[in-house]
Amino acid sequence: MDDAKYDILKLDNQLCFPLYAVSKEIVRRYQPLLDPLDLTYTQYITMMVMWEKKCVTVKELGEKLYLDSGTLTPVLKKLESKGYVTRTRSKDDERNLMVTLTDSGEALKDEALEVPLKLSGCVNLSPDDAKTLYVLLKKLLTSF
Amino acid sequence: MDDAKYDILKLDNQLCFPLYAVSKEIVRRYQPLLDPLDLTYTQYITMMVMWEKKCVTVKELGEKLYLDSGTLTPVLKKLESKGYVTRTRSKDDERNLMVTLTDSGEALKDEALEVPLKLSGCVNLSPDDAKTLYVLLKKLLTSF
DNA sequence: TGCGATTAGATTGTACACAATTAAATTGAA
DNA sequence: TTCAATTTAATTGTGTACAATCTAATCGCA
Repeated sequence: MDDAKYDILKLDNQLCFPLYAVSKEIVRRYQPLLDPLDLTYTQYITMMVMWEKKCVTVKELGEKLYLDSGTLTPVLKKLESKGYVTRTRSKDDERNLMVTLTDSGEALKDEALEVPLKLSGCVNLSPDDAKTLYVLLKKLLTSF
Repeated sequence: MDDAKYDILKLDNQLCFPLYAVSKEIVRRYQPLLDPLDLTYTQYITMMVMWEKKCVTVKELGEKLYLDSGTLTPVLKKLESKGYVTRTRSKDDERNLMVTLTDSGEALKDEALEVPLKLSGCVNLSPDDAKTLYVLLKKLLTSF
């Protein structure tokens, strides 16, 4: 009798743990690809939104990235110091901080093109499996 | 012509981003369940290994948790200060730090039993989908 | 109109996470 | 045997994450 009731506490029986471990591992694999762009992973996903939107508030960024101002403020100050974005208060509503892509930030987009291509080499999943994984994760994400 | 070549840089087309976002969100949902145990998520998964193994080296912990000593050393010192584990050098090989579960740490196991049960209420996936997700993540994890 | 409630972002404090380096113990081949 | 290479943790430095709190701006209703 080896107390099977504790089985639910085994690392191997958790769904969240592989999620957490895989996520960290992939972020870790992004880093060498991002080094030439002088970006961390968090800065990179922030730039992805900027490349699409050109100009957004911190609130909008937070909603897209699932990050709060406590995380974004230092990230955006860093991106500003690198010259990739500017931070200015909105004239309409001084509470809103407008984050705007600079020319230098826009130029980075071309260099970034090879990042997803190179990364896919690090993820050993068939296209079908990748698709299934993507759909399940999206389903979870939108359920929050 | 809207430069479809940049589509691979859209947040919505990334596999890694939902992985990263879902992982963070679930860890965030663990926290209120772990507060009564005075554990963070990282401390919790560390305790999961301890509950199974009773005594392990930092190296073994790192391999199971995909964490290095830079992360584990402070976590283990914290768990030691809470009285859940002890840290002693191995007699055989002084390089190895033996992390050992205390009675107090063992006692915590019973309190922890309800954590996975309560958490499953936060994850809106059918058993089939959860199983599929688990298998895919495990496949990825073992491919690293 | 005035003021309490709300909102957006910044700040503070705690806790990871990881690369790079350091230090001590052990190993192993000349 | 000895000492260079390896191994294990700890340390240092940077960068997130997030809860809680704070501040300033705006909103909305009595």
